Amino acid sequence: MGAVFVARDGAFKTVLVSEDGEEQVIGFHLPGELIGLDALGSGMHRCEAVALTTANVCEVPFDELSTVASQLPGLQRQLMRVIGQSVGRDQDHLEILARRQANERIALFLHGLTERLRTIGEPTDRLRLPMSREDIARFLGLALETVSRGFTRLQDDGVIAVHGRRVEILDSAELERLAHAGDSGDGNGRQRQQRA
Amino acid sequence: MGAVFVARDGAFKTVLVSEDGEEQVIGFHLPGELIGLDALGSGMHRCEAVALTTANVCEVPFDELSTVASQLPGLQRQLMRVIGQSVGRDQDHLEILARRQANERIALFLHGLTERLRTIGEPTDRLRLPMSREDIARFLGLALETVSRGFTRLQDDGVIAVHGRRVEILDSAELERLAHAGDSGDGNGRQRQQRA
DNA sequence: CGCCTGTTTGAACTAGATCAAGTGGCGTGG
DNA sequence: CCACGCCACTTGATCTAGTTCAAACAGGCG
Repeated sequence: MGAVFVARDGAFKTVLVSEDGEEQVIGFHLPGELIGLDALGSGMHRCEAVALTTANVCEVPFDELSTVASQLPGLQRQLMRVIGQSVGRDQDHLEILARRQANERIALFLHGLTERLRTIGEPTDRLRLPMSREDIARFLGLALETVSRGFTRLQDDGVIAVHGRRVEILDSAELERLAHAGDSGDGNGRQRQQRA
Repeated sequence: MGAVFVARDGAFKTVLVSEDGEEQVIGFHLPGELIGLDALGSGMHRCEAVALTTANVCEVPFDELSTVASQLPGLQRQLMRVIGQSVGRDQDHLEILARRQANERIALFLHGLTERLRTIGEPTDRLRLPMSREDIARFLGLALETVSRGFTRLQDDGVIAVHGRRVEILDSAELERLAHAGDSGDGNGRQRQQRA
C-alpha cells in the first residue's frame, strides 16, 4: 500500500523510469517538501524517490492519512494546500519544458532552488548542489553537456561561480532577470529568443 | 474564492498565460475530468480554462468540497483518486516534453486521446479534434508547423487519415507502437538516437 | 600514484523552429 | 447559387539551438 513521505533532512529526486530504462527526473525535494503524491490515485507509486544525500524522511501511510485528515479539518486543509503547491510546481515545470530556451531553463532552475533554500532558512549565496549534471539535465529536458555549458556561460557572465557541484551566486538579481526574460545577455535585456 | 469544475459535456483546455502573453496549454479535459486543481494551494487559480466547444460544467466551490469531503469518507477517497490521476497525467506530460521526439509526442497525443475517449464510451476510430493545431503545438511544446507535418507523416504512413480536424485512426496498433517506441518508420526499424 | 567517475570543452550534425508561400473549406454577401 | 475573402491548415526552404560524438580534465579514493 502507498504512503506519502515528508523530506526531513537531505535532498531527494523523484524519477519516472520508462520501459527502456531511461529515467526522467520529475522533481527534486528539499526538507519540508512532500514526496509520493502520485500514488494517491491508484495506491501504486508511478515514480520512485531516490535520496541524493544521506537523508531522513517521515513516512505517512495513506490509511492513517485519511483517517487523521477526516478527523482534523485543519490537517485536511493543510494537505490540500501542499497538494496544490505540488500541482503548481508541476505546471511551472511543464511550462519550462515546453517553451523555454536552454539557458533560461538553467537560470530558472538555479533561481528556483535558491528560492526554496531561502524558505527553509538555508544560505542562498553559496550552495552545494545535491544532484549531478545528468540529473539536472534530465529534469530540464536537456543534454548534460548543454547544462554544463549553461553553467559555464553564467560563470563567464559573472552571474555565478562554479566549482563542480559548489555554486556561488554572485548576482542574484541578474539570475532572476535571466530566469524571467529568457536570453542570456551580454548586457541589454529585452532580446527575445528569435533573432540570433 | 476557488472552486473545482467537473467537465460534463464538451471539451476544454487549461492554459497558463505568462507575462508576455504567450499561452502554454497545460491540459485538455474531456467529460468527467476535473479542472482547476491548481487552486487547491493558494485559493487562486494559476491557469484559466477555456471551452473548446459548446460545453457544460459542474462547479464545486472549495468550502463545500471540504465540508462535504470531511463528512463523507467515500467522497474524500474519491477526490484523492481523481487528484492522483491528475498528478499522473501531468507526470506523463512532463516525460513527453522532456524526452520524446516530435513524431513520438504526436503519436502519444493521439493515442492518449483515443484512450480517454474509450473510457467515456466515445467512438475511437473517427474523431473530430476539438482543439486547433496551435493548441496541440502549445500542449506538446512544438511549433504548429511541426504538428502539421507530424499529422501528414502519420497519414503518409497509413496510420491515420486527416481532414482538418477530422481524424480517422486506420491502424491503432501501429499508432500505439509509435507512441511507445518513438520514430515513425519507413518499414524497417531504423535505430533512433537512443544508445546509452 | 594511477584509475574511475563526473564534469568540462570542442567540433560536427540534425531535429525542429522560423520564415514564407500556397491551399482549401466555409461563411458572407452579392 | 456562385464569387470573395478569411482563417486554419499545409507545404517548402532555410537556419539555428541544442544534441551527439569524442576527447581532455579534475579530484577523490583504492
